Amino acid sequence: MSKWYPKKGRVIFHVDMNSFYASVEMAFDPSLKGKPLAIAGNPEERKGIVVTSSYEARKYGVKTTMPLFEARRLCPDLIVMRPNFERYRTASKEMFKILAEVTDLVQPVSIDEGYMDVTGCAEQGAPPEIAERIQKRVYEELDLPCSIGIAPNKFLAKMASDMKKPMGITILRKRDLPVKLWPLPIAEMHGVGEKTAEKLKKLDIETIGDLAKQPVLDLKRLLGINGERLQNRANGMDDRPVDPDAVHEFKSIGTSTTLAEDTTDDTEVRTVLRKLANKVEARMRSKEVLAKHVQLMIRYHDRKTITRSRQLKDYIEKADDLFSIAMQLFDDHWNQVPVRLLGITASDFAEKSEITQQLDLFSFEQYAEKEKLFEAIDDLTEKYGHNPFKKLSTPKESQVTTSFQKDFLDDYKKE
DNA sequence: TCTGGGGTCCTAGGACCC
DNA sequence: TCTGGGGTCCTAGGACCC
Repeated sequence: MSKWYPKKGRVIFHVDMNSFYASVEMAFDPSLKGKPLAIAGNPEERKGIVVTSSYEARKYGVKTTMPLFEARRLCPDLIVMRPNFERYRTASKEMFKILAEVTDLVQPVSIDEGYMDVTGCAEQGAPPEIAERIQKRVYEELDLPCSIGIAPNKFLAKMASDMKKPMGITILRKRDLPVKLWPLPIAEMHGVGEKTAEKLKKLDIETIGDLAKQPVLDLKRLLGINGERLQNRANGMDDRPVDPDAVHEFKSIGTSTTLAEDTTDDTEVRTVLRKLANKVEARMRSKEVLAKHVQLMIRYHDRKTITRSRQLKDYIEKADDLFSIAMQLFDDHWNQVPVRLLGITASDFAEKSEITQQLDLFSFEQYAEKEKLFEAIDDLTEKYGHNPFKKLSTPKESQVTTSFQKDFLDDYKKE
């Protein structure tokens, strides 16, 4: 056994595709290679922001999430393409196929990156050799560059894959932390965003090393439980497992859209919410789930965003139901200010098969209860010579609510 | 004529129950 | 007459990531 596989401890890879969308387009059309390229949503409309840019474009300062007009200003020769998601999905699948040939312990985290636990892969060679083989295959077979981080846990592997791009392979051992990790600015730490970086600055924390050394109580006071967790990570501690099933355990399905123009028009809002509801229904159906929670998102003219949601009594699956709940939330909460974006998100799922079973059982019980109800009415009619519940003696489906049944039957039993 | 869309996780307050 | 504290559910918002 190689020294690379200690009895204790794991060997984790983080595989990160380099400027993925742009690279896929270049593989698809090699004449794009070497040119400044940006992938952007709807170049004509205002939602035009840069999603991914090639390394050539980055040289000009073009960055992800940058508005398109700004990117064009920085780089007049920028080639702008709309995303071809189908293409990216196909490339992604091929890439993960290559990873799966090394081990089953692959956890995709997004379309272009994933973790692998290669602790048990000793017979395939030392980790750097395995990483090289993966990188080479992805490059030669798919014409796509990737970077790989090798470390004893997910956090360090993630930080490592970021250290050398494109086409880098970086090993980050615990003993390398003081030299390789701690000098990095705190904002570069995975899990630290703009807000957290600002807060940490107040404690004079500028680097990951500063965070590693700070008294943990200060961090807890400042960031809650996350403070302690971030410090552990900075010290190279992270015991999250690589979970191949995580990808199937989704918790919400949502869709949203920025309108072509801000609107106060009720009909427009109805139309948009209708479309969003249809989309969510379609995705719920393809995953065969029903939802018990619906959330509406409204972004106003000034970009202030609110969410309003409702927990439901019953599971729903139909676009009609999603739509009417969203519409109701909108009517209840809209403050008349022009709307920029609308979104609908469904959550609290149950598998359709399970719910259908429960519904079957429920209707069976309801049916049995109804039979009892009719019998009870017959008995009482005989006893009193007339039907004391005349108005209810021909119950329609809707009248035979469970609560009414229960009350009535309880009363009847008392007699 | 700035700033998308898909998610996850955490926090905090109020209601309600025991 | 005054009043504790834990647990859970629900809603809303915020931070972060790709």
